[in-house]
Amino acid sequence: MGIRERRNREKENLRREILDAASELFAREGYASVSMRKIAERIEYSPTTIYLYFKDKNDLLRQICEETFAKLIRKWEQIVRKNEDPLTALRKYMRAYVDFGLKYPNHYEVTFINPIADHLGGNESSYESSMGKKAFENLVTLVERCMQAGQLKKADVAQTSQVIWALGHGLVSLLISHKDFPFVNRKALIEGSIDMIFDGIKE
Amino acid sequence: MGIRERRNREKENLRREILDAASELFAREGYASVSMRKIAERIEYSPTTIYLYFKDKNDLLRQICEETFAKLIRKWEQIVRKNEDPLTALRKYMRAYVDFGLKYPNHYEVTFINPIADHLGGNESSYESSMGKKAFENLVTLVERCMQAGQLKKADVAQTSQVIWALGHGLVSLLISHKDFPFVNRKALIEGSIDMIFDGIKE
Amino acid sequence: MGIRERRNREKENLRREILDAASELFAREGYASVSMRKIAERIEYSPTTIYLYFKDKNDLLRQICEETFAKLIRKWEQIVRKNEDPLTALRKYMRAYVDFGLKYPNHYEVTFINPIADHLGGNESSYESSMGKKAFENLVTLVERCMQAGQLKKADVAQTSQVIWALGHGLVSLLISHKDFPFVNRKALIEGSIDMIFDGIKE
Amino acid sequence: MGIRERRNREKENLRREILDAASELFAREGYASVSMRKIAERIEYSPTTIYLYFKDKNDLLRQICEETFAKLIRKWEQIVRKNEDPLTALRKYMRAYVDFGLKYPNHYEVTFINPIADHLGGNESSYESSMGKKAFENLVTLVERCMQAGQLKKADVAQTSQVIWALGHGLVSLLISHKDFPFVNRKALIEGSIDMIFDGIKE
DNA sequence: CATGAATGAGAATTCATTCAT
DNA sequence: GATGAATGAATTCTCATTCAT
Repeated sequence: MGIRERRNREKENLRREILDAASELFAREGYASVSMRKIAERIEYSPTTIYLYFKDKNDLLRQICEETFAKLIRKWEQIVRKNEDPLTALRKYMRAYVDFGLKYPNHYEVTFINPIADHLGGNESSYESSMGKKAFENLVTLVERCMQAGQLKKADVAQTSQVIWALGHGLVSLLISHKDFPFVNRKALIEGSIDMIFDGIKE
Repeated sequence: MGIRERRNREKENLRREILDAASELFAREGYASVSMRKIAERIEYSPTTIYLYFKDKNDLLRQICEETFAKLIRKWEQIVRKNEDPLTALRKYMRAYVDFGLKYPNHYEVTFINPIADHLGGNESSYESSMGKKAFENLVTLVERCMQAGQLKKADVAQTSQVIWALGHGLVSLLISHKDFPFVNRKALIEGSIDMIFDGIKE
Repeated sequence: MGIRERRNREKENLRREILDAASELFAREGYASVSMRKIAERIEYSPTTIYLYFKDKNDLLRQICEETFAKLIRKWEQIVRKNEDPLTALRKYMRAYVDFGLKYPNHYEVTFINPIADHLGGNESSYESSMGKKAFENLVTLVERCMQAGQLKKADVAQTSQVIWALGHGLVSLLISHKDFPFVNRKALIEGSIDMIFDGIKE
Repeated sequence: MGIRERRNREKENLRREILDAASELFAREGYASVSMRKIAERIEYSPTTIYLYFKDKNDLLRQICEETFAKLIRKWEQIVRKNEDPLTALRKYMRAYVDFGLKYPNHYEVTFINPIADHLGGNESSYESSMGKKAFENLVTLVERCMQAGQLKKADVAQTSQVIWALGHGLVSLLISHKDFPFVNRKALIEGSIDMIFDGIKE
């Protein structure tokens, strides 16, 4: 068993290396600009080897997206489990979303900024309608609870959720994509944004 | 074939046609997926012709980005010129930004979502810090005026401006990139977002 | 006009070169074993150039087959036009078929011996149901006339036609494919075969 | 996957399975289209395993061809042994040849239609002149006996034999290669052909 | 001003084959 | 005896670009 286990571990390691290399390259240069050759060069294996781990280039992309959503969902579920107060949970939700994007910028970019639904092979369950939607539904549920608890203004649940998402997404994607822009202190910006969406900016 | 059936419409401004076609293709399919051939087919000229107007593919891209910023700046300048009340102007600013992004999604994508500085050849990567910054400075100035007029809560000007930008950018980029997501009514979402950033979502 | 004509001639010449090289290689090594590169090397052009003349590899094959049938049909039509007596025409028909196959062995092999219907792109009018069938129908018509004239034994027209075709095809394909087999004198074999199918071999 | 669900049926004769799978694939898709991988998948073993039984792809092919000839020769020898009357035997010979081709179309194709001597590596191209010739010599001998018995018209023995072979080969190869052609009833066509070559088609 | 012809480089992918186990 | 991992070479085809006209 020892031998088989080691092999499995090695196999999984290489899979990881490929996924990481691919997501970084996809994020940095765009899906189309990245060739299997480039990925192979980066991991210092032959291009052929990649095909032992992934069906094709799309498969790589698909698995990156799935990973991303899975990670995010896991994070969110922890928060909900721990927090009794919906409003507190919602704040943490936003923070977690932004932190997540900043921690895994490549995954975020590939999955949220450049979804390229086309490339994901339409018929086989668009990621948007499976994991992605599931993730968003978590948010909607939480917003709903806040409203029912009288902690958020009564309004269209979906709309409020989408505004929250928009702000979170805006923060992450600006911070990721415009690296040379002179943003104010990152932490302050994020916390300030959360405060503002909750309390408004108007005097 | 398209080349022979070429339209008789006046082609006084072939450069324009090329820019428009390229801009749309760049944004829709990503930098790498777009070929000079495709651009040529779309405008119904030979690929060679493009090289009479643009040095190469990167040159095309650069000019597209510059145009985009110029358009947005012009729009914003109009608003400032017309509105006496800073807060009203700020609302219009946001609306204008979002409308601009939705009206020219291709330009927006190329310029704001995938700022392809990489592709522009290292030394000329300053477009981000010239035109882009200039555009943002307009916003900062306006936010400052609002604060001085006591219409916005006292806070870091840059930070507040960046939060506003983040929300605007989040809206545009989500609406543009996630076409199959079930967003609520677009107008309502935009107006609601502006209201919320001004007044907060908390009860 | 002189210039354009020359160009057209040159263009047509290269097309011919490609078709000839391709049909020879297809015949000798089989469709699948022949790469665009090999064809290109043989004509001493770059592989890319081939794509200026033919949509893809299948297009090459398709055009070779079409040429083949067209040539054969033209030959047969001449015979029918010239010969009053159906039976004489039928003999000449057979001879013409065999001569044709031996004169253009590559075309014959690609079209008749290894039709690879799959590669011809099923939906776009299988060659078998268009030109090919048309060619065979010519034969059927002639056989029918012979029977009506009492020159052939009464029998199923289609069946008799197919037997004739089978013999002709057998001769051509053996002679083409088994080059090192010690066949008797070619002319004698062909004439003898025609005599035998008409008169029988039995004492 | 197939590898793991491997059948429990006895694999005493893996070599046989490989030969059969290869023979079928070679013929159905052509030499070049067939990959060791495909063969391996079909027999549900790993590609590597094949190399334990055969030196390489060509070796596989060579053995397939040899087997085919051996089968046909065995069949013919049975016929000769059983039939006293040469003419009767000859008819059976033809029928046997055609039946053989139709029963093993894959083998027939590889061996008779596309004698891939090329692929066999120049110096060993003698298979055509060894097994093949031997098979044909059987036919010649029988034709000779028929003539000596006064059952066939006096004529060049080789030539008559070759005409017979041509018809047989034409039938088999047309029926095999042109699957979508509207042939008349197969049995009728074959019997009719044999009748016609013996009795002639002319009134 | 515009183009047709041509090409070298590179894309995704598949193949036969080897090697260590 | 059988296999999983890995690869170099080859496949079709597309692309940006140049050159002569």
